[in-house]
Amino acid sequence: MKYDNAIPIYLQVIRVIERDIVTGRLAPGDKLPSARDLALVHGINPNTAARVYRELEQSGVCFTRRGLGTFVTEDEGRIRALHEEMADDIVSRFVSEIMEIGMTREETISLLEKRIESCSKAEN
Amino acid sequence: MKYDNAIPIYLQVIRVIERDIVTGRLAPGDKLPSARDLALVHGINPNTAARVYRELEQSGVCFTRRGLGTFVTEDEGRIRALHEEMADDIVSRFVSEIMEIGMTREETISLLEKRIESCSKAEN
Amino acid sequence: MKYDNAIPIYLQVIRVIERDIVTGRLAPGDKLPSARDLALVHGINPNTAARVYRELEQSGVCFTRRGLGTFVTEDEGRIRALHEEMADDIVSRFVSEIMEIGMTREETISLLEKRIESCSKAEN
Amino acid sequence: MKYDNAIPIYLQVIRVIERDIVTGRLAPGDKLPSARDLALVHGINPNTAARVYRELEQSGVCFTRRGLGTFVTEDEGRIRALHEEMADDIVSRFVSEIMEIGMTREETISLLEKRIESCSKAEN
DNA sequence: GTGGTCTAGACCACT
DNA sequence: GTGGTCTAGACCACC
Repeated sequence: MKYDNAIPIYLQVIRVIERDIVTGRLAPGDKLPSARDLALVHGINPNTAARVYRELEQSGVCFTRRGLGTFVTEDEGRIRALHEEMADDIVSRFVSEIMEIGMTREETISLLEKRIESCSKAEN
Repeated sequence: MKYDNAIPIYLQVIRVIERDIVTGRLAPGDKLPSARDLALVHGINPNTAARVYRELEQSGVCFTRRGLGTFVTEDEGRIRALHEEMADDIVSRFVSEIMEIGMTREETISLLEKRIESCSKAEN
Repeated sequence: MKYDNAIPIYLQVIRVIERDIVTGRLAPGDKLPSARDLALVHGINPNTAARVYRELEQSGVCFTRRGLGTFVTEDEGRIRALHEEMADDIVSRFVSEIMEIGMTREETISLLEKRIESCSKAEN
Repeated sequence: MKYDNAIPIYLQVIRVIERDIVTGRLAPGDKLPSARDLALVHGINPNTAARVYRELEQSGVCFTRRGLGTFVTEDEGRIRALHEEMADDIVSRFVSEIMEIGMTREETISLLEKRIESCSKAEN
């Protein structure tokens, strides 16, 4: 059994940015903060911030213009795909956890609908 | 940014045992391994193992007999309640994650049903 | 014959703190000494002191803020409930002891009132 | 803070015998088991059993005839006094505990009467 | 500084 | 053998 399950900071920051893109808080082509600002905002090391952008660029979610900065991709298909990847991840994790404790499909759906309803009400 | 996602070992072990109880791999009244054996099996310290059983007892999931060992509760209502707690936890985490990326209720249900179906097929 | 009447240190310390809360010497929201200080004051191991606070938190009598310390609960209902629990414990122990030596209800009440009176006078 | 509050075995056994005398389960003049039998019954050391009788004799509750055994005192006044001592002990401990947590006389009496009632019912 | 967690090893009572 | 308790000392994240 291992104790150190900590998720690396750079992955956490990547998720935050991807979430902002996927929900539209960041639009295609939007400029992202400089690596240095990103480091300040999240209280992380500038090297870590740079790594965040490097990985985001590698997966096609962002692109970089030397001397200008880093931007959200303008490829809306890529963004839709990203949305789908994230949804799939969440759903597949959920399904494996819920089946692990022996819930039937009907119980799961019913419980889920109750939950969504109460959340929706809480927002109003 | 928080860097404290590590889940304590004793909680991880508690979850494993609770899962085994909830799925019936451990029946009401079953004897659990001695604290020392639990420590060996999971490669943890006997003290940590003792803590696992102490917490499980405090939450009414197990009970203890000095000199005899630790056993799964015989209160089946408590086990049903445990099942419900675990399901609620999983579902609520799922809902908050899925809403965070802006999925509607319909999209979620549809994606979910597809996933469950493919999992069910995989089992057959 | 049992030779195990020893009350664990951590329970003794818990009682002292609970008594101070119930009598108002510790008010809701008051900060308790740090686990390390508690250990020094009572001449116990820091780990034992930590256990005291862990148990007090688990029973809802205290709450804990990482890096800040441990505090008396602000839920006055919980404190009233604690008072009641302690009173019930004392009374039930008393009743079983007094019935064990074959005292009638009237004898008990009469003896008790005499005693309370003399105590009250002693206080004035 | 000290951990070892264990009550010595010989005192525990003394209490048991005194209780039996005071409730009439042992009548004045009754023969008590031999020290050796007492040791067997309670699972204690014969020396400890001997000490029990030594102390009971010293306080006038029992008397010993060489070669015959140990007997309950025939002095009924001593037995009544013993009863009173035990009642006083229990009551005084109770009063100090109950005042320590700030209970008024009325609360105490009321709680007590409820308790005695429910105990009496339980016996019927 | 605070609490949270873990390891290592000891002694005890009870079965 | 079992669990229950305690000590001693370590490292970590958080404020």
